[in-house]
Amino acid sequence: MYLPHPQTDQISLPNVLSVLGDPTRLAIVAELARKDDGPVTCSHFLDICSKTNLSYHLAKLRESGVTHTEASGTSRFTTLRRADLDRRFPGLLDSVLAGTGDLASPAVEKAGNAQSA
Amino acid sequence: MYLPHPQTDQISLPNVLSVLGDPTRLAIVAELARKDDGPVTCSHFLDICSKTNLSYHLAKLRESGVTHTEASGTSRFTTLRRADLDRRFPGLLDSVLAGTGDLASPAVEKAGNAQSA
DNA sequence: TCCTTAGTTCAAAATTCATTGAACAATTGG
DNA sequence: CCAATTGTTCAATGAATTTTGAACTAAGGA
Repeated sequence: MYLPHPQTDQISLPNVLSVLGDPTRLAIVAELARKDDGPVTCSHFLDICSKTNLSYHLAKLRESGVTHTEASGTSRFTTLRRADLDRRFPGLLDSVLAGTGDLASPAVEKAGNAQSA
Repeated sequence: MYLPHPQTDQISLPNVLSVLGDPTRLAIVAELARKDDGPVTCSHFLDICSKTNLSYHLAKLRESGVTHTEASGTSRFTTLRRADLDRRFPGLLDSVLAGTGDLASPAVEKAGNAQSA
């Protein structure tokens, strides 16, 4: 019933960065922020990726300390751990979220990183 | 002679995040910051990883827009693109660098991400 | 010129990560 | 109770990433 989450002080920077470095997860986090940091059910994100894949990405976000997820009935409610992240890495989340504004869709982002050598 | 670098406005957020999400590269960037943003030669980082592997990571950093590298003689001088990053993603670099303070060594960081489910 | 220094490139191996479909579990409404 | 809804887990696959060693280039000093 209760899902494991890292405590605030054991949230790891490289971990958070690489978790947020995935375009699908970044889109999830941006949407969460747009929804006032949640809570939001998993199915809310179904336009971003498949159900099974969503499970995977939401687990990554939770395990890295970026989100909090809590089960209730057949649903799971996810929130952004904004206060915890701000305490652990002041300014990080804000600057990341600001950067998601001019972001193309995750699909485009995934394709469009050709660097000419 | 001249190495390719992305222009400031085409630096991609997910790209920067995943590039910085690697502990070895984060250590390189932290060291660069400690050295006043450089310039610093490649060999300066040889205590962090092998020469050949360093080539790989420095290329990633350069291609993502995090660093600038310029050849001179048999050496290459690398600097942090702090001003460009600040313009593109205000506050991001500062908060990341602040977070590297309490960072364990890259090796430890690589090993120590066991999440109990 | 020869040797050393600085760093790269290439191909292979090892690892990790993301995505999928099938099967499953649990809760809830009718 | 039955069926639908919500979401998970598992195993497989494919794709990217990281790491390594060997061979290489280019510049500079003796």
